[in-house]
Amino acid sequence: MARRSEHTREQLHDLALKAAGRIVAREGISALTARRLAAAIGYTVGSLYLVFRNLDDLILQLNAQTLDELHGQARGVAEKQPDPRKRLLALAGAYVRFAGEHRHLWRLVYEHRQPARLPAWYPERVARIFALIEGALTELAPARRPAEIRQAARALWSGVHGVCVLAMTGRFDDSSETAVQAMASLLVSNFLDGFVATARGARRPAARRRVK
Amino acid sequence: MARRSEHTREQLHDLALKAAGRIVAREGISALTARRLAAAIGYTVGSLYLVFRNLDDLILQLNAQTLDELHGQARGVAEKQPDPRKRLLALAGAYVRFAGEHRHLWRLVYEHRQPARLPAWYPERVARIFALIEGALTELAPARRPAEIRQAARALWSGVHGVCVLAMTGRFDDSSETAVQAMASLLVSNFLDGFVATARGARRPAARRRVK
DNA sequence: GTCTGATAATGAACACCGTTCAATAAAACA
DNA sequence: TGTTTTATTGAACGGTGTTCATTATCAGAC
Repeated sequence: MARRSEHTREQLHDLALKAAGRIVAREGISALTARRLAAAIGYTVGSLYLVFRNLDDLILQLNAQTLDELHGQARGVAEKQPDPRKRLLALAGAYVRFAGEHRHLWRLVYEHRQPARLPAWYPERVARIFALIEGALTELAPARRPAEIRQAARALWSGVHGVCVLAMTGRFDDSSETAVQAMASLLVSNFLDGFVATARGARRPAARRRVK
Repeated sequence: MARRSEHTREQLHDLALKAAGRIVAREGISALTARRLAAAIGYTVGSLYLVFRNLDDLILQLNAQTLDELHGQARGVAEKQPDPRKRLLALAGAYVRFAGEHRHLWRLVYEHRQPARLPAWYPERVARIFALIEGALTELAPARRPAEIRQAARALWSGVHGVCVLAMTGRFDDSSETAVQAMASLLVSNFLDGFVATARGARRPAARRRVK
C-alpha cells in the first residue's frame, strides 16, 4: 500500500513520539521496539525511518519531551515559593516525585547513550532546569560569584539526581516515596546550611572548630 | 568437538568473567555479546550457558567484581586518613576517580536492570561501601542517632554518585576530572558543614537567621 | 474519463542479538 | 579394544534495528 496521506510528516512524527512515550511509561524501556511502535500507530517499521533518523534519534526527542514536562512541573512549583530556601526544597521534592511517577521515562533520559554530537536544543533544555536552581541559590547567597553559583547548582542538583537514581534502581532497602523525599530534603537542607554559612567570609564555618 | 577438559567449570567461569570485564572496559557495554565473549575465551556460546544462567547473571557477577574493586580502593584511601572530614573528602575523590577510570564498568553497575530477587551477596557489597561512609560520619557527629547516620550516609553518597552520573553522561559543559572533583568536594564539604552544625541541637543553624 | 508521473508506505531481506538442546567427539572405563 | 560417559558444540528459533526496491494510491494533464 502507499499514499494513504492520512497524516502529514509532522503528524506522523508527533503520533510516534506520543505512542513511544506511552509504551515506555507503561511497559518500560525494553518494550520500545521499532515494530511494536509502528504497530501502535498503525504504520509499519519503514515509516518510522521516514520521520526519524533511527531509534536513537527518536529516543533523544522523547527525552527532550520528558525534560520539557519536568521543567514545566518545576517551574510551577518554583513560582509558588517566594522564599528561596523553601523553593529549593520544593524543587527537590518535585524532582523526586517526577522521577517516581515517570520512572521509566525519567530513567531513559539519563541512561540513553547520547550521540557524540548532541543537537544544540538538547543541552539547552538541561540548562533551563538548572537555571531554576541557580536563581534560587543567587537569592539565597547574593554575595557569591556567578561561577560559584553555577557550580553549586550543578553539585546540588546532581546530588538530588543521585538520590533518585539509587532509589529508582533499588539500591536502598527503603525506596518508598517518603523515604526518598526525606533523603533529598536532608541533602538539600544540609548543603544549603553549609553553603550560606561559608558564604559569609570564612572558608570553613566556625561551627566546625567545636567538633572533635 | 567435546570433552577437551582444558579448564574446570570454575576456571571457565573466571575466564569468562575476566574477559567480560576487559571487553566492557575497553569497548563499552554494547560490545559485550555472548558470541563475542565466547570467542574471546576460545569457546562457543553454548559453553557460557553451562557456567552462567544467562547474560544478566554474568553481568551481575561482573558488577560484584567491580564493586569489590571499588571497595578495595575506597578502603585503601580511608585507612590513610584518620580525620573523618578529610577522609570523607578523600573517599569522594576516590569515587570520582574510580568512575572516571572505569567509566563503562562503573556505568554497568547501576544501569544494569537488576533481577527481581537479588542474591544476598549483592546488597552486602553495596552495604560494605556505605559502611565506610557511615563510620566517618559517626566519628564526625557522634551525637547523631544510628538511623540518622545511615540516612545521611546514603543521602551524601547518592549525591556524590549523582555528580559522577551527570558528569560521565556528559550533562555538564566541563566534565574534566578536576571540574568533577571540585563539584564533588563542594557537595561533600557543604553537606558536612550543615550536618555537623545542625547536629548541635538546633534544627536549623543560627547562621540562617541572618540571611534575608 | 483516462492516462501518467510522482510519491507515501510497505515489508522482505540482512546481519545481528540471547538462548536452547540434540548431536557429537573425546576421555574414561571395562 | 569396545563401550559408556560427558564436555562441548553449533544449528535453529524468535527476536532486534535498519535498508530500500517494490507497490498502491493520489494529483494533475489531456
